[in-house]
Amino acid sequence: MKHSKRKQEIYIASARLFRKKGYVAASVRDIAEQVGIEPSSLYSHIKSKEEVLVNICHNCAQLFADGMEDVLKSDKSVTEKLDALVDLHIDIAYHNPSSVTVFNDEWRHLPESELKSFLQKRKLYEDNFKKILKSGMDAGHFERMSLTTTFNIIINSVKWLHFFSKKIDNEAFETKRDEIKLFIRKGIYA
Amino acid sequence: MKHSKRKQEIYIASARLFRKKGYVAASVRDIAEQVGIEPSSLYSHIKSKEEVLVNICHNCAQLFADGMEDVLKSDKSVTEKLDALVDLHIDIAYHNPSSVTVFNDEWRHLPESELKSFLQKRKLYEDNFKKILKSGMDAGHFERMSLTTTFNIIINSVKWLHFFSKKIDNEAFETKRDEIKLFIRKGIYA
DNA sequence: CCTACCGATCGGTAGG
DNA sequence: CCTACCGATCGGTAGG
Repeated sequence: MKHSKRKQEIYIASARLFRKKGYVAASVRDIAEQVGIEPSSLYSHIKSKEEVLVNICHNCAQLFADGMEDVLKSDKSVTEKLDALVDLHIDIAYHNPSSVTVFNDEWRHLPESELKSFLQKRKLYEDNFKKILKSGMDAGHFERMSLTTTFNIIINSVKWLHFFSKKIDNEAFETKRDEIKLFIRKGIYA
Repeated sequence: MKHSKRKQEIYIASARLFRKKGYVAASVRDIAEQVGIEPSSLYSHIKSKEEVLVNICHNCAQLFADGMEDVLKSDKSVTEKLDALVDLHIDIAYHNPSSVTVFNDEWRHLPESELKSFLQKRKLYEDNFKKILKSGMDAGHFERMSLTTTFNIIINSVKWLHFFSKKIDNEAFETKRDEIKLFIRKGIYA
């Protein structure tokens, strides 16, 4: 079911439209038009517009959760772990520019029933990220400073890349990746 | 006219609601309820919901434009200029958390007639910022790297602060200011 | 500043 | 997957 071609098309078109116009302003009529069917026909594939938002946000959260799990399970050093997390953010932004924008900016329109578990997931990710930062500080590799500040600077240093992911080629993208990573390393290393 | 008490109340309530729910989801009925009048009474003070968005975005853009002008006119060194610009972003985020969020996230809902001049203003600001970065690189003070990357990292390193401006006291805020500025300096200085 | 109201658009359903 | 349609809500106006 989930992998029917139409359903995929609907999700891709929805993510793009949610990104472009915002969840509230993107109407089911917009989505249907993009897919090339009548608005009511959408409901053979989805239960509601809200359900689409929920799944986009959930899937994107899962990408981050899986990436974090890989990093935590690895035997990398703490500096390598930070590096891997920055790469994780960069890769997700590059390969899923639409869903990551929806994940970042439209989650507040999730229904209340989903909002709580969504925020819990975000919090878990943030806590794990901070643990890695703290162990790096404790080991003397990272400059000691507020974990909240450090965390927010790092993730926001990457949060503009998804605007460029369709405009630049792979080589230019890799240059940006290296520049971002160097900047963060210089900023955080003791 | 502009400074009538009611009009100010409407603008403050609108900025808060646009921030909290987004421009599209925040209805004129929501705004009226916050101000404590009937929805139709709003229109004695404003022409349209759109006009309110336009003015919020314009006023915030002006804060940045004025700050940039001060920096450009000053006889500061290039490192001091960068420092002053980071302070500018931090101060605006701290003192106008609602309007700066609207400015950042809701400008895409501006009417087409306003969108062009708005984007021109943003572009002008960005170009001036990059000029300062470039002169710092040319003088050997800053690490040479892509101006676009450097610009985006710097402004996004600050773009999370406005979420905290109502939660933390002045002392905690000044600590965060110093941490952010140190991080950016370390990242950019050659 | 209010009461009363309007046309447009919204997400979604019935029935085939 | 479509035609036909619905109740709710939207931004905004008329008139006082």
